[in-house]
Amino acid sequence: MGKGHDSMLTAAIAPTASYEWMMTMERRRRVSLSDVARAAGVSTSAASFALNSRPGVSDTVRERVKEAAVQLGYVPWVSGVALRTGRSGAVGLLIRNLRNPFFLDVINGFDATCAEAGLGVVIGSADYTPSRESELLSTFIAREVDGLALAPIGGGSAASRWHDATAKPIVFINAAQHAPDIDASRVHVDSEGAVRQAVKHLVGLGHSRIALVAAPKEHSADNERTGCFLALQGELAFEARTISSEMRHDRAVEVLTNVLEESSETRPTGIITSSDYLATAVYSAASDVGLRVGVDVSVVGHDDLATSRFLSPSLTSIAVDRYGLGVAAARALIHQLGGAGTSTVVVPTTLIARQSSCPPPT
Amino acid sequence: MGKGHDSMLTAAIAPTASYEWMMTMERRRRVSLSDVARAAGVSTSAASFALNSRPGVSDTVRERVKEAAVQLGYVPWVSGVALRTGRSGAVGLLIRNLRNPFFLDVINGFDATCAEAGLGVVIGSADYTPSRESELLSTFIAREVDGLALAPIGGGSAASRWHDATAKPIVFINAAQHAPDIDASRVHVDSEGAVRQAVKHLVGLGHSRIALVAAPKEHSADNERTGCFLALQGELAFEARTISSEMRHDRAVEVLTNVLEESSETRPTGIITSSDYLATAVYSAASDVGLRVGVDVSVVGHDDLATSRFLSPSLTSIAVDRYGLGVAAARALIHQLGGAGTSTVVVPTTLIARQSSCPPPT
DNA sequence: GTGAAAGCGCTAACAG
DNA sequence: CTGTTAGCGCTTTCAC
Repeated sequence: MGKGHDSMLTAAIAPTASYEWMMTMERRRRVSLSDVARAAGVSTSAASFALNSRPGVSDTVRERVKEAAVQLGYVPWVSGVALRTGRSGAVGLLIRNLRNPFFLDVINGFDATCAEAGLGVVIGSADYTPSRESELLSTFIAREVDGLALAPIGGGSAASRWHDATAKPIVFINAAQHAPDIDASRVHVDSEGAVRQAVKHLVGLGHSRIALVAAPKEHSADNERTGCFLALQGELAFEARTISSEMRHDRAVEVLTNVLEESSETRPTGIITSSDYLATAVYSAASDVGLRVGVDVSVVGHDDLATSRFLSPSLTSIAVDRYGLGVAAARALIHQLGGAGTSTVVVPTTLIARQSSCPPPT
Repeated sequence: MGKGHDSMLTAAIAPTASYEWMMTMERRRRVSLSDVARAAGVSTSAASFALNSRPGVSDTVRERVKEAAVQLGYVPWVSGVALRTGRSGAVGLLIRNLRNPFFLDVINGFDATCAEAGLGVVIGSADYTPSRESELLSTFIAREVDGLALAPIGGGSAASRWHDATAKPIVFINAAQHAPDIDASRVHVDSEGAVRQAVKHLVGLGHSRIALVAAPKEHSADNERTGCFLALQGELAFEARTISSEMRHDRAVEVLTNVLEESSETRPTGIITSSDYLATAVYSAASDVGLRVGVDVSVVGHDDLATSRFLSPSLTSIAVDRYGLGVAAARALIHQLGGAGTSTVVVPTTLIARQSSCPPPT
């Protein structure tokens, strides 16, 4: 589809690939169910029943069919099944972005768990763009993925569109408050607990001006973090301030440089980020304005990436089982596919104190 | 399929999902091509031709059909197309493992490029296990992905099976010498150049006993690296040694600890790893045996991860455009899908000297 | 307990 | 230029 000038339009209609290649390509003969049936000397329907372990075929036939299937190396052709049943045996994983190493482990856990269950994984990155998220959603629907794991950006439109169009299972990753009207499983880091741990740690060290770096509201589900952070002022003695920044490293450095350039009376002495990845942006910004992390300014990251303990200074961070998060998301989806209801999993966090956090300069 | 005792067998036959869920699930009515055709008042074939920008329909009809499609929010149902044409509009990405952050950027570039072309991405991690690789390959074939990007492990069996079964495009990622008999695109880091740069750097600093950490032969395509490394002895004055280690961080630390425990007369003074990720294993091992990286032992990593310059000591590393690698792989695949022949892209590397490499102790 | 047949959504050959 | 039709591989009634 879409050659030349009208490609934009057709893209809007059909966000599928637009090659006209290989029209001529020999199409390899594939081993079909009827081949298996013929080899076993039974009808296709009998073969189908046999392989799907359904009642209605004798044990001898069942045996013979299975043998033939193995012999021929038969693998059920997904498009046939999907067309007939509406099930593709794959699930979609729609992630906010693919730049933060955080998601690598999530993907890994998700993928491994799905693989174990025989489920394929179709992946997509919204890249923090709502339109991209929406587009990907369309392709996931069109591919008839059986379930969706969504780390959403923006409002709940993607989730409700998915729900309306498919009525299939969905699990939210790290979006506890997202689209509350939708019956979804929810798997997320205990971000409130994490913020509490970070603030307590810094207040315990003596800090009184603490800043939280958060993504702009429309880009993430950082609202809980921010809300909890501000609420903590009622409980602990410190002055809270939020720094709104895009998640891109270079942009974050700019914003943070501006903050750290303020006079030592107003600038925060402790900074809490939502990722270790962003924490290194504080390192860069501090270095740019001549401040020393772990001396002049304290930093608490989030994720405890493998390399964080080797940073200079080593980074105080909130550790979270990212792989486990991916596993939990996959499990929630698989349970729903098995007919169970939705569930919620909150993954706990642990603060790992290192050299980037210290008492504030006096 | 597969309930209870026979699930193993059916799994072998059909590595597809085995839920019997939602048999009862209402199947949402979907907007089909015939709906569009009806709305536009033409036949389905006319609608198909119109949307696929093929000759054989009048412009007015074409216009009317497209309008109707947009109106109804029509998205072509992939399984229908795939069943009919053998093309799914998706490509498979089969990666060695999902633990090394290296691949995150590769995935990112790959995904973004495919997305631009309207291609879906099905992902899978072989997790360094040949059987897993083979299994995933089966599901990719069964899903009729239109092309395969493969970072292979072990022999070329996966590649040749893909080729035999599908005759569809394939691109090798970081496996220059892999399966030379297969007509594949090849996209890879200039690993020989990288090894050369690393060795030259260390020799230039005065090192004479240099070790290269490489994966066991059957797990990776590190052969070129090793070969080139050993060959360099003819050209530069140094003693080469290879350390074979699994890629898992904890296992690597063990192996490296053993090496660094050797006496200062025999142990290498410079160590070259195949990833920054593994380089931190040297940091750990050195710390375990009381040696200082950047003083007692020099380390050169590979990948220049975002956090590497913040490591303590900052890590000398070979920078490589990982995102670009993913883009190149996707492009090679897309070109082949467009009917072009196979191609080879070698991604160059740059050595970034930092504090982890220094003159050897005297 | 078994087989024949319909039809999921789509495209491509063919007839009008 | 347009419409009818067959059939991709599979599951699932429905008759036997």
